Amino acid sequence: MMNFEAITIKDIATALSLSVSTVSKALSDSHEISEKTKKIVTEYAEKHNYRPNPIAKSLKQGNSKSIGIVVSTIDNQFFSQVINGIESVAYSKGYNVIITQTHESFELEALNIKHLTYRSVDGILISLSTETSDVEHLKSLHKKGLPIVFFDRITDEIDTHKVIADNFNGAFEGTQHLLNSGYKRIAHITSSPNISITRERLNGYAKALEQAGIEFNEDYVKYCMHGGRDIDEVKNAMNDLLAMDKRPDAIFTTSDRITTTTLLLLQKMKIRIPDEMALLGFSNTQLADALNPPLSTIYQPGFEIGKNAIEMLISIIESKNPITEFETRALPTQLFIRDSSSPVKKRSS
Amino acid sequence: MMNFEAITIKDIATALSLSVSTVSKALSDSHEISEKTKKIVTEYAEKHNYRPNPIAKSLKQGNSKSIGIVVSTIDNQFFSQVINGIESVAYSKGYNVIITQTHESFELEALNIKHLTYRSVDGILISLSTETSDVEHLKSLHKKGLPIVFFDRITDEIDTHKVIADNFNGAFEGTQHLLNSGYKRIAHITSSPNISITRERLNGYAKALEQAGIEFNEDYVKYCMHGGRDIDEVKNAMNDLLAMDKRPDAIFTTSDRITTTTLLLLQKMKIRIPDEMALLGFSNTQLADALNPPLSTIYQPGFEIGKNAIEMLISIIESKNPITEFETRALPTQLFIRDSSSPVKKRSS
DNA sequence: GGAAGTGATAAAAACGTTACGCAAAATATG
DNA sequence: CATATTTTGCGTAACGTTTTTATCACTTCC
Repeated sequence: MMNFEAITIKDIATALSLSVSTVSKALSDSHEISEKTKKIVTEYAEKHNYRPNPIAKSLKQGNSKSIGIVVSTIDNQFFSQVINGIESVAYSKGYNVIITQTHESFELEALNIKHLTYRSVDGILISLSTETSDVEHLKSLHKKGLPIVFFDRITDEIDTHKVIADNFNGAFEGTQHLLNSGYKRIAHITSSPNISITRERLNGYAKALEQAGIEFNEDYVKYCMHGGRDIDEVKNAMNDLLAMDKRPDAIFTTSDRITTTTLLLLQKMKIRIPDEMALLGFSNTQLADALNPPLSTIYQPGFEIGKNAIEMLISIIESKNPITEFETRALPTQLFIRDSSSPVKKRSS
Repeated sequence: MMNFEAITIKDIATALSLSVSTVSKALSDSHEISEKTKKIVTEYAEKHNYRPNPIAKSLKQGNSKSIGIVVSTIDNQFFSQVINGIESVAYSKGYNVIITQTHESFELEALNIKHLTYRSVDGILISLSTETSDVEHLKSLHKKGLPIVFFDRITDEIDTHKVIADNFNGAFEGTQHLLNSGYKRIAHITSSPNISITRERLNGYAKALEQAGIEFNEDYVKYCMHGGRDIDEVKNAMNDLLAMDKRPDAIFTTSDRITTTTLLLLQKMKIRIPDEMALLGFSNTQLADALNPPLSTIYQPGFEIGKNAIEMLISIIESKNPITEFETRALPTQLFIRDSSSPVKKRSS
């Protein structure tokens, strides 16, 4: 049932009364085989549409030509763009990808990684789940020689290639934009403090405040432990903020889900954007322009992140000698200013 | 480098001074092996965390425990939900999935399918590209015994299991809703006539008009040959409609991309929705409520479609005797009425 | 007490490749 | 012309499984 054209090297060998080894070498264009024989073999192979069985090849060569991807969920503009970038490269280099989802669960993440190694992938591309603070499960695999490249949500504890958006700068510029637009009390609804992007973005946010001479107020920062997976996380954050004495006049959000959920909640509460509350957030949605109001966003180059990550991973996999110099690439974000962060109008505050 | 725990049956055999065959049989709980030996073997295997090498197994058994998915693009709410559904089942049944994208190109579709067979997938789940009118490439594979299940965009020419949303009814109800809301001249911007969903939805649309005693007007139907992949497709359709003598007062769109692009264009042209033009379309976006105005949508059960499709595919793959009775499941859509199709106000028309 | 049966294990072949080590033929060298 | 060298091809083992067939030591039976 396997391959549906199912002609093997053996078939070619018997048909041409050659040995399997000769055919194999002829097909791989070995110098040990005469041009004449090579021609006969390749022509026959061509004619009968011979395809080497990738599974036999894998078994023999000890690689699977497949790589594992671990993301929180595929149902997310950012991650699907990343995967798009990964596939664009992987496919052309003869790798296929196995996608797994953590749904922001540490347990699922560990399980997925285990499954991927059972599947004997040649390497792993991973963006950690919000629940993950301990990376022992990855560390031990990495030590045993499994190539790993981190993207988006990375860890300091494992020394390998990493690709991220320039979260610090993205957050910095975004916050600065809000400040320049006249907002004074900027809240920050963000993801779990476990993950790197949360820290990086928080730092960018804090830096912008500092530079503007505004004191950082911990009460203005709200964490969603599952990155907004559950709507109540965002709701609670919002309610806390709205109940404050000095209610914020702008919210800066991280992650697609948190950003859009915040928008939905503000609308539902009939809080006018941006008059009562400005909104700016990380998001890769193509619908930003069509939202009410058009949403100011910080866009991450998802496709490029994926492309870089897979290229780095393949370079590790295919490198002859072990790599010792590792790189962390930070790709620039883009700030799209739309109506949800329009300059503050003169009004009694 | 393969598996990183890399203990094989052979290792167990030598360690316990048994033969490989005995170990293999003991692990598969064969009656030929004594309980005592079985226990020794399984305990040793457990302790040393033995995992059978899936590649060797595949080679021997002639299956790959992987299935191929072909969709137009992963970067689309509907398809990512479908894939989510597929993965949820596939993973638990020991299959992994290889995702490929056609980007609405016939050529890429054929290429992807070829690659998937080279990868010797055990079966294929496919939603045809908008360019595809000829399915010979699939037909021949299917004849040779490759299990295929179609979803979303299906074909009559191949007799196998299929899963779709109930497009006819979805379109029928949607159009009926527009009619009930007082709209008289309902245009329809849809995808390529090549694909099944276009016909099914057109029929639903036409039926609703007929039932309301409104004549079907071919000029009100505009096709986007690549399902709105290129923004100009939609723009041209819109311009044609707006230039008509009897300009439509509502647009009914198919597919996520066409729906959202239409919304964006209407906004850009400052055409008030729904006052000047109502809008209702197929879309799985979670942001419908947050759009301007909140967008009336017909939602397809993407996750369920994926789940059904993979279940059917696995049933074909694992069935002992060839299947002759095939089924086409149509899963109900859901109509979400929001502001973009509010009832017509009394006004001079 | 030898044939036949049974239970437990081992050996060998196979899946489709690749690669190492040889052997035979062709060619070069002195 | 004998010997070395290269060219070209073949045989075989190996990757880690599963499966078919063989082996061996006991029982059991008439």
